[in-house]
Amino acid sequence: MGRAPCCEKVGLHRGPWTPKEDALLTKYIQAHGEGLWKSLPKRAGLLRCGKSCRLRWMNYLRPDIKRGNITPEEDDLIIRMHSLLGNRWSLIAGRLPGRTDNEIKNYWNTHLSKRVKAQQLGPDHQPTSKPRNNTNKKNNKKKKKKPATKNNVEGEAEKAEEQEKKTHIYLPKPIRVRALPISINEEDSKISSSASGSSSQDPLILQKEDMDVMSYEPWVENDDVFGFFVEGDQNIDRVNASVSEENNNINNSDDMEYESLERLYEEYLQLLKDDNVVGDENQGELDSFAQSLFV
DNA sequence: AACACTCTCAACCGCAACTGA
DNA sequence: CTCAGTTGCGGTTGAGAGTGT
Repeated sequence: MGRAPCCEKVGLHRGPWTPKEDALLTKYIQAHGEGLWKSLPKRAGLLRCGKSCRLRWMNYLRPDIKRGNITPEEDDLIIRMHSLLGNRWSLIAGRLPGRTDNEIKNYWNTHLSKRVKAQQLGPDHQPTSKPRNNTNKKNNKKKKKKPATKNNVEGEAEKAEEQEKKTHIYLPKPIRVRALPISINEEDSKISSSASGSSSQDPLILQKEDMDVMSYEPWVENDDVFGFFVEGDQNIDRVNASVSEENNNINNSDDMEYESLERLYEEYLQLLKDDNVVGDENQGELDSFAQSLFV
């Protein structure tokens, strides 16, 4: 699958993994642990590149991975996190235990993005794609799928651009982020707090008015706070709309970004104090969570 | 049954960030 | 500080499964 192999990978296996390869990789990692991906294939006896091994392990073989059956709670959290964070799949995945960034990305692209766009276009709008089990296909026949020629790729890009103008979902520049579960115990809280101190890149561009429409409820599993639920009916639209406005004013200078980050965090803390939505016993955990978002 | 078409998701790529010498 | 090697991320692709005609 995917693209043509690059020259350095000639001679290596590509495409779907066989059960034998899976077994080799799993056995090796169980015995020696993760890491050193570059040299891992050789040591594990696999004819794969290290990148491929890492991907297979991270997205499929890891024992703690949940597959399929995205719950409504997860569904909702993905949408809300995405409205706040954009396409930072690894960060979103970090708040969904057992889910991988790849799975969330795929789920978003195939299910949620359509739903969110439809919501933003109003209740009368019909999604362009229909569920598979839709039987009324006669009147909704699509053109035959063509190979991605340059022209139709450009055409699609134009359509996408146009659509993007309508929907105005702010997609921040991707950055590398660390997705740390926030533990309730003190040791982990210290880690989260100290980690936040060094971060100054790529703030979450968000304004007070965005925060005003939200209330927060921590999602706790096994003593770890994995995320928060945001209450309110119209939140997604309002958040997207105002974030989009902010997007128009983005200044790329580091100072502006840093100030925006600081402002957001201050406002976030203030909101939590003012709103009293969350009990005091959870305040510390939520603080850590907010800080960890900027790690 | 055969074909046409859509949808899903595993796997790929390029590139940015990180790390250590 | 620089540079090379490694790791991790988000975007993209296309095979295969599913569904309709």
